[in-house]
Amino acid sequence: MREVLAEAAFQLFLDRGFEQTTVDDIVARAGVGRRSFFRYFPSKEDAVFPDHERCLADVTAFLDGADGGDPVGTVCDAARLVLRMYAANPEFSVQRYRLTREVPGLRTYELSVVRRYERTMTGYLRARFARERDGALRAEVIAASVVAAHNNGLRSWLRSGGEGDPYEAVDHALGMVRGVWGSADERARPAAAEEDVIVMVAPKGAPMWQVVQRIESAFGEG
Amino acid sequence: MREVLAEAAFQLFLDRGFEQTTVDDIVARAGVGRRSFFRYFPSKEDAVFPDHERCLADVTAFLDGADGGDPVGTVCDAARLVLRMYAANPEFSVQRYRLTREVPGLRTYELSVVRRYERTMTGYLRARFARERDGALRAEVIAASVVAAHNNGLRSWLRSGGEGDPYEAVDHALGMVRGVWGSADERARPAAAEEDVIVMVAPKGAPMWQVVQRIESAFGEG
DNA sequence: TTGCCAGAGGGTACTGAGTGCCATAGTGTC
DNA sequence: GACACTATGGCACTCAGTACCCTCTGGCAA
Repeated sequence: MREVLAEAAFQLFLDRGFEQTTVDDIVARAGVGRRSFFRYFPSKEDAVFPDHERCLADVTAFLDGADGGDPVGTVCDAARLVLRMYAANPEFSVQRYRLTREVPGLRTYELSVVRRYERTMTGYLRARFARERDGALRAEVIAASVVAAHNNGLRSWLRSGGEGDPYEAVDHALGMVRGVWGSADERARPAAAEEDVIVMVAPKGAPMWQVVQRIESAFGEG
Repeated sequence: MREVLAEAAFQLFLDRGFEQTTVDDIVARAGVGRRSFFRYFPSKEDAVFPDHERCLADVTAFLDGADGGDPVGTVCDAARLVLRMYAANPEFSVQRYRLTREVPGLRTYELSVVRRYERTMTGYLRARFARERDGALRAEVIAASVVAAHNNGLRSWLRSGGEGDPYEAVDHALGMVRGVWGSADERARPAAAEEDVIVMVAPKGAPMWQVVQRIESAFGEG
């Protein structure tokens, strides 16, 4: 029933637009009563994002059961879980993206959905950083960065029409965040001794992000 | 008239709650016609954030007229502009914060407002990073980081009831973002020669953010 | 003065989202 | 057959938001 409603709603939204479609139109097309629509979707907007509720539960469960590895890497993996949902239905995701771009109400609604993912990640990171200086601040900034990076990669894939590998762009974007905020532990593949040191030389006027990139590649080379 | 309406609305929202207050209640209290309310506020939610429109214009103007200094520092200054608006009316800001916390609809609306600031910053940064590798990605991640840091500092001040200096917490939070993403140019006060080099030594397992902090302090000592 | 215009505000009626309440049909149990 | 329990439909209502038209006011020109 949820599926029937979501399908009917989405088709109508594509045909005549979101605002031009009333809930009565949707239930008429689905052949059900008006009251049933609101039983399955608390609002008209929800019918556009029928799978986020489950995905959010997945992300929450994933973070609840995560082990003690690099916190930033873990959150990036959680973001990949979201990407997986988009990648599971490329056509649908692309159409929804185009629809959402054009309807302010849907953009706002999507924002609130994304925010829930972000808050889940923030909660996880805050717990992991509980004992560290500025832990809560770092948790929020990192979660926001991960979400922004994920969305950047995701959108570039969606804009391309859902062709190719979505993980490529997203992993690249997340890699930048991990490089800046993640611990080095996970990145040095050949288990490096704790006492290894690295020496970096850079011109003093160099932008900090470039310095970080150099450090990252130095770490990577081992 | 805008002020009269906003004042009446806010008082009612505080008294009986946002959802329990109808637009008819507001216009009755303000002594004006119902139609007039929607002339000044496109939605009921807008009456809770009467000053953001102007503030957004300020931020946009500021970024449009910004000179060519450190882009991250410039965006942080833009964020301080937003903070200034909150700091101008501590009581109002604190009451609105508490109200917004409790009403999901207002939280969502606030998200969309914050997003507009973020997009303005992203646009500025994207232009500044246009010629650099991953410029658009960095622009989005940095803008998200700046907004997250600003909000972290702002909220801690609001939670404290608006006591003390709001800039303290926000500047500290923004400092973390500048430390990670900003160019070093602005930070090295005694104009450093371009050819100066800095050598950093750290255990290989050290978390990256700690490495960055060390670099930052090294830069700062000059 | 009269006629005209413009702009601010008020009033009315309408659409459509979302809710509460109750009725009804299907299903499994004792 | 009596009983619950759940899913669904139907009806009536509230209220945000919009379209349209009215009134009032002040100014300006002939």
